[in-house]
Amino acid sequence: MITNRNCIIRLSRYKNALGRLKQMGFVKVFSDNLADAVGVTPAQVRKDFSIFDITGSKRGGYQIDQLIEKLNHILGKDELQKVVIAGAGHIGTALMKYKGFQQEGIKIVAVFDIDPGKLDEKAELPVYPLEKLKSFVREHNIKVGIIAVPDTAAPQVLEMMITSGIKGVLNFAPIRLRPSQDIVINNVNLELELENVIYYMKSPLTQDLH
Amino acid sequence: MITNRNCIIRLSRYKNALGRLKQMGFVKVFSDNLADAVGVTPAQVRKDFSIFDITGSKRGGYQIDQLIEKLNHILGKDELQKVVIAGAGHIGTALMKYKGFQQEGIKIVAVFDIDPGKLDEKAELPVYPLEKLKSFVREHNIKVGIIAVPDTAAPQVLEMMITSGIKGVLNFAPIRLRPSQDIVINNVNLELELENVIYYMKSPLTQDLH
DNA sequence: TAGATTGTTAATCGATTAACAATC
DNA sequence: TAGATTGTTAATCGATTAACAATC
Repeated sequence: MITNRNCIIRLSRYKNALGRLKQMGFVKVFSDNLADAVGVTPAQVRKDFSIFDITGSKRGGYQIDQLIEKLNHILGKDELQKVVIAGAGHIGTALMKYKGFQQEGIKIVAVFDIDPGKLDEKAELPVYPLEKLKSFVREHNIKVGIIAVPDTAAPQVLEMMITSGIKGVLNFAPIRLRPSQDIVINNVNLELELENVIYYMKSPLTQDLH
Repeated sequence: MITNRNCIIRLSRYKNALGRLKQMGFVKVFSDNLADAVGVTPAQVRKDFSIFDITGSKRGGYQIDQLIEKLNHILGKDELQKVVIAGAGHIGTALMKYKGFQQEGIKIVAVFDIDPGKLDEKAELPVYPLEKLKSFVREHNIKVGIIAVPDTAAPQVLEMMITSGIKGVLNFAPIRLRPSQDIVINNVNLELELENVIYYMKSPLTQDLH
C-alpha cells in the first residue's frame, strides 16, 4: 500500500492514544474521542481507518483492544524488532541506554564502533568493533540499523549495512543519506529540528510543528 | 509569513547544500544545480525563493554568498541562539556534548536537572538544579529550551519554561506536548521515527522519508 | 422507533509542478 | 543576436474536510 507518511505517523499516534485510553479503563472509542486525543478531525480518523480496512460498528464505535491489535499489525509491531547501532559516541550511547524502545517492541541487540576504547564485547548489550557489523547482521538476520557516527563516516557505514542485508535505516548523522534500491532511510537532523523551532518562534504566526 | 513547514525544511537544506557548494569553490548556482543537490525540482527551488522574495539574475542564476546570507537571515541565524536543556539524562547529556549545534550558531548555555548527583555548577557548561531554571532563563533572556526529561515530568517542565519566557521548545520526551498561546513546540519522538522506518521497510513501495 | 455514528463520496484546500513570457 | 535561465501564473496532483446515506 502506497501511503502518505503523515498518515502512518497518525496511525502511530492513534495507537499511543489508545494505549492511554485503555489504561484509563475505556473499552471503546468513537472517531470523535480519538480525534480529540490526537488533535485531528474525526473525519480524518475514519478516513485513515478506511484506507486500512479498519471498521467499527455504526453506532458502537470501535473496540479499543481490537483497534490496538490491528494498528500494531499494520505498523509491524507483531514481533520484536532487532536493531543494531553503528557508533557508540554521545548519541549512540544515549540510544543504547534509552528505555523507550523496549516498551515499543524494539530491541537494540548490538552496537559497533571503530574506537577500541569503546568496545565491550562481553556486556549484555555488547559493543563490537565495526568490522564485525556485517557478519553479525547476516548471522542474526537483522533488518534495521541506526547510524550514529560522524557525517564523514556515515556513507561508508550505510554501505556496510546495505551489503549485509539491512533494509531500514534511521540516520542521526547530520548528512542526508539517500536511499538506493529497496532500502528505506529516515534522516533525523537535530540541528534542523532546532532551526525549525527558531524560525517559527520568530515568525508572527505560531504553529504546532509535530 | 504563514508558510508550510516543508518549505522551511527545504530552506535549511538549501542553506546546507550551498555551504558545501561554496566549500567546493563554486560562486554561483542555478536552480537546476541546487535542485539536484537537495533532491527537489528546479521549479520548487524557484518557487520557494520567490515566496521569500529571493531573486537571482535571469541568466546568471544566484550568487552563493548572497543566497546563504539571505537564507541565514530568514532562518534567524544572524545572531547566536542561546539554548537551555532540561534533563541531564542520556539524551540531555548527548545533546549537551553534541558538536553539531555550535557550527550552526546554536549555543547550549546551561543544563538543569533534579538529580543532585548530576549537578556541576562550576563547569564551562554548568548543570544546575531544576529550581534555578526560571531565574536563569529570565536573567539571560533565553528564548529556546530543549526538554529531555522523562514523559511524566515533561508537562511541568514545559510549564516552567513557558512562565519564564521561553518561546520555542524542542521536546524529546515521548509525549506529545501541545503548544499554548504564542509558543512553538517541535516534538521529536524517537520510537515513532523508528516505527516509521519499520513500516515503510515492510511495505512493498520504498520511500525516501526525509 | 429515534438518534447517533460509521464509511465513503464529493468538495475543498493547499502544495507541487509545468509552462512560458520576460530578460540577461 | 541567440540561447539559457529566472519569476510567476496556471494546471495538476494529492491530502484533508464536509456531508450524508446507510445502519446499528
